Amino acid sequence: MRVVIARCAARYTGRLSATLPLATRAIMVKADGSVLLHSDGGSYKPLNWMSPPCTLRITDPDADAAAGGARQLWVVQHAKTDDRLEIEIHEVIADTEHELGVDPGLIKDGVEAHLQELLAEQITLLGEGHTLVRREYPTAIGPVDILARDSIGRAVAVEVKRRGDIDGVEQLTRYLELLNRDPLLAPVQGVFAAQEIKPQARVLAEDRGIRCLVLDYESMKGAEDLSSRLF
Amino acid sequence: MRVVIARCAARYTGRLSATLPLATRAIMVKADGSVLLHSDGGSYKPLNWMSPPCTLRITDPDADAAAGGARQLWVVQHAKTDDRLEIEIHEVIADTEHELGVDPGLIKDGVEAHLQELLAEQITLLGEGHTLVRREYPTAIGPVDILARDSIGRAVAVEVKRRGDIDGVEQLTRYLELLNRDPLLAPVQGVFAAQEIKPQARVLAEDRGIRCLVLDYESMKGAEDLSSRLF
DNA sequence: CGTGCCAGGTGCCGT
DNA sequence: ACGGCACTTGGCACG
Repeated sequence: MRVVIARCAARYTGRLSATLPLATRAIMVKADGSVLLHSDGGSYKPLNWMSPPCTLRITDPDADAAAGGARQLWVVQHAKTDDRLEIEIHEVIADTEHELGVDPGLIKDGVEAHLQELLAEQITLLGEGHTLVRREYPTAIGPVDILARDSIGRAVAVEVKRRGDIDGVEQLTRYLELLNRDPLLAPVQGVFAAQEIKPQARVLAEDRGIRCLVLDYESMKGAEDLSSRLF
Repeated sequence: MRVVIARCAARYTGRLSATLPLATRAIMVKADGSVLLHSDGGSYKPLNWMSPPCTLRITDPDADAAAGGARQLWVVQHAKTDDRLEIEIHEVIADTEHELGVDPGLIKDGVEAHLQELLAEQITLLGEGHTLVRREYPTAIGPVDILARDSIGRAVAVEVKRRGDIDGVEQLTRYLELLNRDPLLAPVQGVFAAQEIKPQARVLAEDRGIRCLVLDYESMKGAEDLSSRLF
């Protein structure tokens, strides 16, 4: 990985066009050729960047750019699209390179998959007497997170989300439409289950007869710990 | 901005939990206290990070960590939430700091806002005799990009996208449903306008009686330049 | 300040 | 390769 601190200007063309006036920034060049142009604030997102696969070519600036103070021109060209990032280097303040090696990668915990797993285990959170049919129940347009039956055997389709947004309600609506075409399942009740349900999503869901269920991840995790301690 | 190359391990807790085994990585500490932990590949997204506002506190590792080889413990704590990033530094390979100053920021061109603006100006692209009612026409569930009237006064709701995907069709469908409840507007015709419309989105749109309109950004921009030259 | 929507989204996993 | 979908999504603009 190469890190260059430089006064530079940049221009990106591709899916959109963007220009970056002259200023001091950090340029990170990764082993795969990808380039990140960071300012000293904002978020983790660079001001400009080029994702792999791409190649970096360093040349002399043309006469105009040189007259404007440019010392180098970096052209980062994407290998498959016509996305291109051009960086005009006016002054190099620091330039270091280090071998990092392959990263073992991140291990995550607590995402939607876990929430779905917990709800499947604690299926009666849907209501007294509910039983699990299966997780990831397949339909023509993709799997429903959870299919269950209520206490008197009626089908219940559940969409699990960490954050319950309008998109999720649309998704569940599409599944319900398909599931309701199956005479062995219809009529299928919909449940929109999330740690947090946005008001507009709730309105839309209830307008469509979909029940909303707010999940408490911590207490569900506690219940799991408790039940595992019983064995 | 401080850039440290170090052999390190990390742990994030907050919205989820994630751990990162020991490896050599680049750590970027920005002026606002935010921290980015980059590997030598992937995209612009760091392996772990902490967004501002947050504070970095550097301490000695506890006895266990020290026995495991840790030399420093970096704790990055978010100011408002309980998000926290802990980095165990085992070996510092490089450590540099530079003053970058405030960045003048990025100038973008060609995003959806501009496309919407151009279409509002060139509203007859919807068809002969169309007139603009307003951009960002408000509804209970959010603003419709463009509301117009056709040559004989019928309402037309337009959803503008750079890339026309199924989501956009769903969005427009929701708006149409609401707008059609307004007797002053109904019946409202839907137009899905995008630089590129995915086949599946086109099928869905046309199935719902929504007209698809492919926009040529370059030619629309050219028309704008021409009209501005007339003044 | 919450709420919805766009993003050069990126990444992961399925057909 | 394309499509669907989650993401510590982040970021912005508007009520």
